[in-house]
Formats: sequence, structure tokens, C-alpha cells
Amino acid sequence: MNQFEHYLRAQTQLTDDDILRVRSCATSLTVRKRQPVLCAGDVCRHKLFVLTGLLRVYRVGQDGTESVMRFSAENQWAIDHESYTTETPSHCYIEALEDTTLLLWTKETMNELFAAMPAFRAFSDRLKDESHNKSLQRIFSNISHSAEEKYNAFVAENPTVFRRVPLHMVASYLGVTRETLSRIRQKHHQLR
Amino acid sequence: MNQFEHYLRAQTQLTDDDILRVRSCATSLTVRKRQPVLCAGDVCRHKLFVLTGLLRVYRVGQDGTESVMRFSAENQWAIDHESYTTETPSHCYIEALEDTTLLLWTKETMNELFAAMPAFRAFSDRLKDESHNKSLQRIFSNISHSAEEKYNAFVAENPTVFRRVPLHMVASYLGVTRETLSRIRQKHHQLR
DNA sequence: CGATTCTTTGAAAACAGTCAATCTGTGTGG
DNA sequence: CCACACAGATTGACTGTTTTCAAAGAATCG
Repeated sequence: MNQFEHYLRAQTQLTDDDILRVRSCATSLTVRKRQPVLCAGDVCRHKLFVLTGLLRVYRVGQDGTESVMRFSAENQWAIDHESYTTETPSHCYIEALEDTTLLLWTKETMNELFAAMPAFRAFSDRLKDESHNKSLQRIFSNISHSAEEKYNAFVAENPTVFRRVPLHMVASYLGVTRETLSRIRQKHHQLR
Repeated sequence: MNQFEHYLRAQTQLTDDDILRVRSCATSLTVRKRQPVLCAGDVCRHKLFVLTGLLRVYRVGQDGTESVMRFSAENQWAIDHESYTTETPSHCYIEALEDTTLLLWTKETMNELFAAMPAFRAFSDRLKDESHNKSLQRIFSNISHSAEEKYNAFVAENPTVFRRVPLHMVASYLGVTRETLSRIRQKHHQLR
């Protein structure tokens, strides 16, 4: 039993046979730091699971500004949900922020696994619900909290990730400039 | 055939019998303007479908500030996704902004319908994906666009709703104060 | 009409963005 | 091993935007 198998065992009620079957349908990918996994314009045809390393999903606006949609570290998933579900060209880039090892499944593979293992579909549905709930929470945070509150919440909820990520990417995740985030953080240091 | 039946016929491949079955499992509710449909603290036990009228889903922060998560008009759904999926007390209020007629299904009812009609589950899954995609798009909009751009996008995407809703609720949906939105709008009027 | 809700406006203060310069650490190639 | 390039972080001065507070105008509804 390896890492992904342990993850599924901890998260689901699947039998060991089922778990191995899911694992056996995955392809592997190793990506060096700063290398792309998905580029805007391509269709996101896979669900990605991070074994080691760290990914970011981001978009680039008209003016060239990057906006980070998500960080995905070990034992987390990454995907461009819109491109994956609609099978249309993605607006997103997915990039490795560290040397990263991944597992990948196509939608066709996933659908076969779902058909064969209802419990695996149920798990996937639960993940989707959780992901959607987090998105809604983030929307609420965006429209109701100050930049400082958002930063504190991000650090509290992502204690490991935030140490491994350049500050300007956290800023871009929160929707403020790097200078503003730098000054917010400065205030914190003074308080100690 | 009535309104909801036409909606399902247009949106799905369900047979007329199936459509009537879905409809027959719903309960009806009429709500007067300004009346609550769900209160924070209660568990959101139903999916709501708006036949006529208009709902808003909103949250109230520590400081008492309201943040509108969503407007739901005719032929749209309303729900507190987090409370519904986790069956925990809601952080949201759902309120009628006009006299409104609704259809309601409990999760148990929905699950029975899904089990009996795979095509209805598929439809529900598609709606969920679309809803999630819109949430992600809104997050991108929140972190990358100016207040003015967000207002223009809102008007473009919700041409009917925005005429029926008080300005301060649109402001609260966008995450700006009513004064700011009033001034943004004023600029537009000058340009004509 | 009177009350309530909603919108607008003005002025000041707080906040965030921009631009430019500097400082830091990291890692690569000579 | 050092020098240099590079990515990242910080700082200051300035500009622009948004909030806040207070007041006053519309609009709506019983």
C-alpha cells in the first residue's frame, strides 16, 4: 500500500481491491518546478491528484495580471473544473511551484470507475460538494471581509501551504497587490 | 402541463411520466414579499425552485452587514448548499424580495427520484456543475476585476433581476457599499 | 398624507494601487 | 568559491479609489 491507497482508505469505505483498481487506472506524471501541467487554451482532460509537491491553478487577465484560483499540495486534487466539465478550452494555467509528482485520470476512466464502484462515485460527489462549499465560503469572504481578515483566514486555513508559496502569489489569491500584502504583514510583526 | 413541467421538458430528456413524477413529489409554498423562507441557525432541508417571484440568499456578518450570495428568480433554484449537503445549521437567510411561489423537495425525496430516474440525477449533477462553475467565475471576478467591471458584468448577466432588486442589494452582492455603487452608476448616466 | 425604504450627494478619512528604488536570499555558471 | 543574475520582498512617496458619516431627496405603500 502506497500513499494514494492510504489516502483512499482513510477517506472512503472502499475495499482494498477497489482501491487498487482506482490506483491502477491512473497514469503518473512528474513535473519540475515552474513547469506547466495545463495551459490556457487546452482542454483540461484529467483530474489530478498531488502525491508530492505543490501546484497552483491561476488565470491571466486582459492586462496580464495573474489571479491564483487555488493551491493544491500533497493529498489534494487539482483541476480546472469548468474546462473539465464542459470540455471546452481552459482559461487556466496549472503550474508546479515545486518538483511535483501527480496521478491523473481521464473523465472516461473516472466514469468507468464510477459505474463499477458506486461508493467511489459517492466519494467523488462528496469531494465536489466540499469543494463547492469552500468556493461559496471564499465568495462570502471576498465580498464581506477586509484584506487583513482574508489574509489571517488564509494563513489559519493553509498553515503549511503559505510557508511554501511566494508572498505575491498569496496576494494574487486574495485579490490584493504584493505591496499591500507586504504592508499588512508588516503590521503583524510590529504587534509582537 | 404547467410551468415546472415545461422547464424540465426543455432542460432534460425525461419522459412526461417522469416529469410528472418529479412534480408530484414537490410541496408548494407561497411567501409574501419580505418574508423569510430560511433563517440562519435552521438546517436547509429542501431544494427550492422558484415558479414566480424573486428570492435572495444572504449572510449576516459579525458587524451586522448583509452579504448577498445569490438572487433566484423564475425558473431558478435556491438553496444553502453548505447546510443542505452537510445537514448542519445554516449561516444563511433566504428571503422573498417579491411575493413568491415555490416548489420544495427534501433531500430524501430527491434521492428517491435520483434512484428511480438516472436521467434526473444526471440533470441535477449538470446543474451542480454549472453552479460550481459560476461560483468559480465569481471568485475570479472578485479578485481580478474593479467594482465598475463587476457591476457591468452583473447587469449584463442579470438584465431582468437587476431591475427588480434594490440597488443596495446589488452593492452587497458585489461587495461594495451602496454609496460606491450609486456613484459608479452616476458616471454611467453622465456618459449618455 | 405619513412612514418607511431606498437612493443620492458631499466632505473627510481610511485604504489600496502605482511607480520607483532598494534590499534579500537563492542558485547558476565561470 | 566567488560573482552575478534573478526572483522575491520591502519601503517610500504619491495617486486614486472606497468607505464612512451625515444629510437630504425620491419613491413606495399602507
